Amino acid sequence: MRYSKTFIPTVKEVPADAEIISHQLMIRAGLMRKIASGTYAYLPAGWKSLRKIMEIVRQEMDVAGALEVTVPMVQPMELWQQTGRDVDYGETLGKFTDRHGRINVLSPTAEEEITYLAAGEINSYKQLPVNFYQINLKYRDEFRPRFGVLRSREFIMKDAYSFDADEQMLEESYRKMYDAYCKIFQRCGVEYVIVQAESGEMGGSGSHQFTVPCENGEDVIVHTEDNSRAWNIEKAPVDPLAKQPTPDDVGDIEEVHTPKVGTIEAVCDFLKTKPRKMVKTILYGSDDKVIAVLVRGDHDVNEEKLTQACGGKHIELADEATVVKVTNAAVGFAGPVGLAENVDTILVDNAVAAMGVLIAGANKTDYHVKNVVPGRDFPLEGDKVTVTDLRSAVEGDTIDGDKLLFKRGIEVGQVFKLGTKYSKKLGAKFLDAEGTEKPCLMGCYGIGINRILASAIELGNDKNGMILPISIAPWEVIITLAGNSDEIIDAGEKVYTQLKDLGVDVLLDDRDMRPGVKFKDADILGIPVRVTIGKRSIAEGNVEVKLRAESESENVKVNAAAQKVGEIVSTLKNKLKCGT
RNA sequence: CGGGGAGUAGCUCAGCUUGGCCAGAGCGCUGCGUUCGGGACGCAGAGGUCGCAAGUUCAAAUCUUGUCUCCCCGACCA
Repeated sequence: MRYSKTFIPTVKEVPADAEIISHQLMIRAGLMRKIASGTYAYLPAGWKSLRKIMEIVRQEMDVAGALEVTVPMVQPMELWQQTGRDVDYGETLGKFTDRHGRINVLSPTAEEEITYLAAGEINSYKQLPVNFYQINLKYRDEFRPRFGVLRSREFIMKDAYSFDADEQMLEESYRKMYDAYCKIFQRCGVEYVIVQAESGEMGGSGSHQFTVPCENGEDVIVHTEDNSRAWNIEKAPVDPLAKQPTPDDVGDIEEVHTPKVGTIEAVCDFLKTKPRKMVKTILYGSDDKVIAVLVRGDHDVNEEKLTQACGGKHIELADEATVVKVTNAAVGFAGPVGLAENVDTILVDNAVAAMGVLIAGANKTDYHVKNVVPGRDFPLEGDKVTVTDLRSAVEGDTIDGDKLLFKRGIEVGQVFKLGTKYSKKLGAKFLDAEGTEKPCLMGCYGIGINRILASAIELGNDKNGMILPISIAPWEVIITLAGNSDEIIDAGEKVYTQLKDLGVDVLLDDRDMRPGVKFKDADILGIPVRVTIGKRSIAEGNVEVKLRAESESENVKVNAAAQKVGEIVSTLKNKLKCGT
């Protein structure tokens, strides 16, 4: 490709609305432009990069035996109603009504659609296992799109769906995708960690997340010091804390007047205490049952763990009326003392049970109680009471005695074992060898294509721009003509043609521009190898070869340049185990 | 959805407090010339109903109200 014939509008100014480096550079390097909040148009260089990523994904999916299909991105609402996910997704589901009054959904994912499709086609165990995938646009009406491409409303996703006859087969399908994902991220040149994840609204029994560690990530990864185990924050288990002794001189519970101080911070301020000395009582509802959850004042309820503790049932915060009814007090003054009579279940976090004495809401507006002793003043056992792990991990926590560490990351892929959630609801069944009808066991596997590019940029950049892995850079090599003499142009054309013949993806900067501009553009685009041809070296019959990631260049004879660059490209690719 | 901020030229922004002499700068763009190894320089140009709508006023980018959009923090979320 000749630079003069393509369209790469680089800009010097940092766009006003781009906050993080990947977003800024994707705009500045002319990869994309914003159309509206959370939607972006990709320009030639950006799209070329995305295509390379998609091709890697496609190759590895094919190798893993997945079959590429494509299903409509406009889906009938009925499918979502059948699985109940219209409710679970809520406002995030993009919808429109067509001229006949039918409600259509803009695909945020395609479990329903693919399962529906499979339900009509799969009849026999002889057809299993099978795994369908597609790579296309997805739409989610996010509350708050941000960080450029990292949380956008429209994005490109590779989504795969496996159908298996039994657990063992599912395990194998899952393993194949898991392994393929490792290869994909390796080939794309992004570092990643695999964390155990909760399956959230996808439903199902097991999940791993592929996360690129970087500061601007939205996800929090929790891992042990030796990195042998990692979880996302929703899943990370914590050891119970050591039981604190109850002071001998603790008196009976005592009401304290705390007018209009309903929040933990306000109460601490008022009573001159610390959140870790308090307990938060939070009421949840599930199927008309009221569940009280107790966590320490400085901890947060982990809704994933809570959902697990409730047997996987859908739970949500109780509304104000329920809180008032159950506690006989305004919101902000709920407490565990005497609460058991008014709620269906009390879930106590391990850390609360370990407290020696605590302060809590009094179930009386404008009052708190102190000198509350767990086990004495409210039950830690009984029919309604369960003590378990309900909170999110924090600094200082351990698991099995190992210290937990935290880092941020970008989720680029996730694999789930779905089980029969979708196949049962949508009728994806088959007859086994004995003639028994069974629902397919399913798995689903997603990769955020745009996020791979953004995270590669987050990981690879300097003050001059992007430093991209060769596998996903828009071009592998750029030839910069620093001058316009015939000698320079002829050498450039020669090396350009030879490189193309070698199968190298090369960009020839043939623009009538000053060299400085060309160098800046080559750098910001992050093209891994640059060949500079100018009067400085051409006089001796040399061109200069320089890696984007390094500062020194090497002189190579014009006649040997293509060969040499071809070798460098192969070496760089081999480092990513791309093969050639 | 709560809190905060911003909408003026293609981009980044100044002007607004104190209404008028106020449609501005830099970058980018067009033409000519000089340049040509790290975003050159000179000259000459093009380009904006100041987000939109009402209102106040002799007079509104500037004041008032409404509205839309965008960004940040939080909540929420594969």
